[in-house]
Amino acid sequence: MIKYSYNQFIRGEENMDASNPLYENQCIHVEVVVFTVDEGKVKTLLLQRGVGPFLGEWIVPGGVVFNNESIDEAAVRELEEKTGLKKVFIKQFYAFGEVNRDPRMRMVSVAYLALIDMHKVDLQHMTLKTMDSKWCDIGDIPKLAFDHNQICDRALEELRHYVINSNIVKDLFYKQFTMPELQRVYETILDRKFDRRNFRRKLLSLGLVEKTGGIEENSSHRPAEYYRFVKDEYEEIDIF
Amino acid sequence: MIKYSYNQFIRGEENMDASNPLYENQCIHVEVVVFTVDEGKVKTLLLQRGVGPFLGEWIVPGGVVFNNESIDEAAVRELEEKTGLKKVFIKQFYAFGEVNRDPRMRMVSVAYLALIDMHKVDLQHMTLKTMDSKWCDIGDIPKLAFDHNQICDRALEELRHYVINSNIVKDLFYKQFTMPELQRVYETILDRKFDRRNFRRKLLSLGLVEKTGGIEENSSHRPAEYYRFVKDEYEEIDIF
DNA sequence: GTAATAGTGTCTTTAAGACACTATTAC
DNA sequence: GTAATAGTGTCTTAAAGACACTATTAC
Repeated sequence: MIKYSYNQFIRGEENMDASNPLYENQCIHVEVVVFTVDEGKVKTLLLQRGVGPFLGEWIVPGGVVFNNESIDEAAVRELEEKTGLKKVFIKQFYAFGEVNRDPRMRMVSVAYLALIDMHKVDLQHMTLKTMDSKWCDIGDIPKLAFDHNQICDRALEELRHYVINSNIVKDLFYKQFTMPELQRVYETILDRKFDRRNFRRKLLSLGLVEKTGGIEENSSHRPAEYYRFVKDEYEEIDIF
Repeated sequence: MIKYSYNQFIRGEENMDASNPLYENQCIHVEVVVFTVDEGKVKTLLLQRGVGPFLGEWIVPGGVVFNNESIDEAAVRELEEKTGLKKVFIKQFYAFGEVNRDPRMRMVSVAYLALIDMHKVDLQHMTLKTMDSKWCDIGDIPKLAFDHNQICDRALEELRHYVINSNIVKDLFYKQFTMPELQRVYETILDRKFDRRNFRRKLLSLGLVEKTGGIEENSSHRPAEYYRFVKDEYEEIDIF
C-alpha cells in the first residue's frame, strides 16, 4: 500500500497517512450478533471477555478487520472463529461510530447479524481472549461492555425487519420442520401470536414452504407433517 | 486517548496500537449521496475531483472522519461543506469495506443518503479539492472514481426503500406543494405510475398530507390546491 | 372555444382477520 | 377414553386497483 504524507493530503494533494492527529489511530472492527431460537426463545451468543478492557464483562462476538480482508470477510472469519460455522448467511446492518465507544482507539464497528441453528454449533467456552460463552435470551441480556447493548438492540430491530420482509428464517432450520414449529419461531421473534389457520394459509400461498411428505414421530399426540423451505437462497418477500 | 502496543493486543491483553501491519493505516471515511428532484427527474450531487488520485473524475461528496466527531457528525459536516445546508436529515445506509477500494489507505466508507430541495442550495462549483459540481440525473450517472458507482446504486435502492416505507419525501419540499407535483416525485423516484384518484386517496387516508387552503396561481389551466405534510418529523409508515 | 391540467366517486378484486370443529397419537 | 396437539374452511372486513367524466384557468 502506497504511503503519503498528511500535509499532502490535507492540502488537497493525493496523499494521506495515518500519523495525523486529526485522524490517526483509527481502526475498523466488526461485530456479529448471532441469533438462534431455542425452546421457543430467541437467544443471542454472548462472550465473556478474558482480557481487558472490560475484563470479565460480556460482549457480542467481534474483532479487528485485517488489511488483507474485506469487512464482510472479517465478519465471516469472526463468526467461524467463535462458532465453527462456515457459509453462514450474514447481513450487515449498521456502523457504530461514536467518538469514545472504545477506550483503546478510535474504533468504528460495522455490525452484522446472523441466524443459525444452535444445534449445529459446538460452543468453545474458553479461548485465548474469552473466559466463557453462552446463549442468552434476548429478554435477559445483561449490561454489556462497550456500546454492545446498543448494538444488540439495533440487531434485534433489524432481525425483526428481515423476518417480516424476507425468508431469512430458513437459516434457523437445518432440516425439515413442522408448521407449528415454524409458527412458534415467527411468534417468538416478532413477539406476537398468529392464528394457526391464517398462518398456514399465508406461508403456503406465498410459496415459501412445501410438504416433504414425512410426518413427526414419537409425539404423544397427532403427529405433525414436515415442511421444508422451497428456496434455499435469501429472498426479499413481504411475509406479514 | 490511551495507546497500547500491538503485541499486547494480539496476545489478548488490553492494548492495541495503529502501527501493526495486520491493521495499520486504517481510516474511516463518510460519503453522502444527496438526492433531489428537478423538473421531474431524480438527481444526485456529484463533484469533480480537483486533486489526485482520480484527478478530474467524478465522485459523490465525502471526506475523512476526524477523531473528535462521530461518523454521523462527519456526514453532517461534509454535507454542510458541500451544499451549505444545515439540519438536513441524513440516513446511514451501508458501510463499504472492500480491501483495495482506495489506493491511499485501507479505507472503510460509511455511506449516508440525504434528500434535499435543490433550490435551497447554492452550489460551490470550485473549492480547494473540487474542480466542479453538478446535479446529475440518476439515469445518466457517468463512471465514477473509487467504488462510488456501487455506492450510488445502493443509495438509490435505499432511497426507494425509504420512499416506500416512510415520509422521507417531505425533505424534497421546503414549502407547500400540489398533489400532482407530489405524485410526480413519487413516480420519478419509484419509476412507476399511479392512478391520480388512488394516489390522492392513499396519501390523504394515511393522514400524511393536508390542504393548506391556498391554490396555485398563474397556471394556464385549472389551478391545483396546495398541500403540506402533516408531520415534520421522520416517520416510518408503509405508503405503497 | 380550445388546450391544458386538476378534481372527484364507484365498482371489483384481493388480502387479512376472525372464528370452531374434527383427526391422530401415546398412555 | 383422556390428554395433547395437528389439521382444516368459510365468512366478514379492509385495502388495492381499475376506470371516465366534470371543473377551472389562460389565451
